[in-house]
Amino acid sequence: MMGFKSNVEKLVSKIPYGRVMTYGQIAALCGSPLAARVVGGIAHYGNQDLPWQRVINKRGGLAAGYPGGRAAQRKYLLAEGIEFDGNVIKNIAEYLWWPKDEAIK
DNA sequence: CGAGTGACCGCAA
DNA sequence: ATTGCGGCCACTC
Repeated sequence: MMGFKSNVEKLVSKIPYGRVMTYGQIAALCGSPLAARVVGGIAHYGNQDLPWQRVINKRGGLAAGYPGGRAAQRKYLLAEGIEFDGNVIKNIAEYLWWPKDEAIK
């Protein structure tokens, strides 16, 4: 069964160390550009073993409902070498990851 | 099974 | 700059 959820989880599992992706970007790659919100839902209800700390919102901000709060998520990303300006990633374009076509399938 | 909700995004006042 | 609302899919109650 390959639903939207399966696509999202597969994609998130492939985000490399030290890189990030946005909810909207993930949704678009999975075939529903308007379903960024759904990605958040999957993050909440789905497989918790995935690197959800590398999934952020488009402004470079952190996820509101991350377990332990924004501070916890920021700590993980800092540990991966990502720099912050408060709760916002400094230069998002520098860390944003775009998967190759093979990774999407 | 129907209705409500959500770790978002983009546009309109 | 801030507020409100529609849109998508999966999950809960």
